[in-house]
Amino acid sequence: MNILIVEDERSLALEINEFLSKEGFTVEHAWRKASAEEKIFVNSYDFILLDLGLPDGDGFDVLKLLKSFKDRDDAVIILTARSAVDDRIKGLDGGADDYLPKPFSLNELLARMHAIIRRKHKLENNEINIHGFLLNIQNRTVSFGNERLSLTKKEYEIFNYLVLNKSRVVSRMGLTEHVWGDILEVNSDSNFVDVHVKNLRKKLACLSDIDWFETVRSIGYRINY
Amino acid sequence: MNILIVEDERSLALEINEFLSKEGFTVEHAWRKASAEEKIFVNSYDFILLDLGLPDGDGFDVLKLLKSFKDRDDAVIILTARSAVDDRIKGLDGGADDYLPKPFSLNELLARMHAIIRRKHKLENNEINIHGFLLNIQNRTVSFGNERLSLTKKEYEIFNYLVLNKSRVVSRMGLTEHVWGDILEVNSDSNFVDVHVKNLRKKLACLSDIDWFETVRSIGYRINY
DNA sequence: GATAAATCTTAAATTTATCTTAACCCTTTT
DNA sequence: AAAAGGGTTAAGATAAATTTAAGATTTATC
Repeated sequence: MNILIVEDERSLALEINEFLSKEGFTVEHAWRKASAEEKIFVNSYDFILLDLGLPDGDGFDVLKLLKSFKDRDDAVIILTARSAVDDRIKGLDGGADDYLPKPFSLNELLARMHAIIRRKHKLENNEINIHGFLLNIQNRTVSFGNERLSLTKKEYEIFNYLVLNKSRVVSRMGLTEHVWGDILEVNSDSNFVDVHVKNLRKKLACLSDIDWFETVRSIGYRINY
Repeated sequence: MNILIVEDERSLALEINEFLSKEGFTVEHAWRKASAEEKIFVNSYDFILLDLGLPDGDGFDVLKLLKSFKDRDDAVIILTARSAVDDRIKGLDGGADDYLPKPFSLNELLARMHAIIRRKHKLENNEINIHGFLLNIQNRTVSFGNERLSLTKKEYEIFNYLVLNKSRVVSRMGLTEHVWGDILEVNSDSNFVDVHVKNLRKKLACLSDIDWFETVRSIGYRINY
């Protein structure tokens, strides 16, 4: 999952970055409104953590810009020091998914993010059961019966993305964007997606003989329900 | 579906090309106004992605040229540096179907393209229901009840094109142009269309005993409603 | 902070799927 | 009956996916 942190206070931004990276997210920064808008133009994100008080303008503009796009569902969490209740209403009215007043605990942030993921994918709890495999989006684990699969970061991200998009074809590009973040910075001539899928298949095959990933030739992969 | 990218900035053009190719489109380039006009004379496209600032002239001229033809419905998406609001109005007035300010996200582009397809064919969502077959233009799948057909790229493109033109006769030429793109680069003496239609018929016959493609002698094929 | 371990990326080799060609057959038209 | 168009088939060519292994990078451990 890839995150954009829009926050001018560097120490806070770096702290969030470090924390979320360790939780397995792919993180990008924007320190100013202008660069945030540029990034939003070029990429889409699973989460945008948006500070309202930016040096070169109001964070709401960034939210407005995002909402002016159709077919985008980047989740927005507003971070603000302003205690004003008005901001909260304004933010949520403006289409933000949640609102987190500073200072906040990083675990609180994480919990809210998971809540949003659950809401978006209509999950009752943090687990997805598919073919007897339990995917826990909070612990980032996959288990089958008593066995627990140990997946690497990339493997988990790929599996997770395919599961959340089950019965839809996921293109290599879409996968890349989701798992690696900024698409411009990866060499997409390479076949890293294929290699990871191959390794995943091997691991999953140990526990069950279902073939998980249907390859959709010349497009990508799909998990069938 | 075949796309013409009219864009002088090579790195951007190649990036779009790579992305759309991987999504299953057939892509051609024109780097200059002159070559764009030449290509438009010779071929028609499902989409023309048109940059306005070309080295040898104004992109609007290309749009005007296109609109001077009758019976053409190439969709045009204008790509331009974002500040020019006037361009947008001018572009949409000039008959463009959408307007995408640079920089943009490739997924946003894709979403807009799907939106245009839906609009053109008056689809409520990404699915077309025909004789109980569901054609999903986003996932590029065909399903019937619980069964899912796995079609190859060419088979899908052919089926898709015939479905979108149902109850109209589609010539081999038209099909070739749509599915293979640049018509000059394929050997049209060959019978590849017939072969693919034959294979499609066979696959579709497994699920239902309707004969899908009426053969219109010396012209091409037609799907009857 | 150095070393070891794990993971990620690259690239080439192999395998598999798909596409095209071309020959032959059957049907319709003149 | 001849000619033209379309259908069918299978084999060779091409394109794409899988597999492998080695080198690069990151992360963990002492």
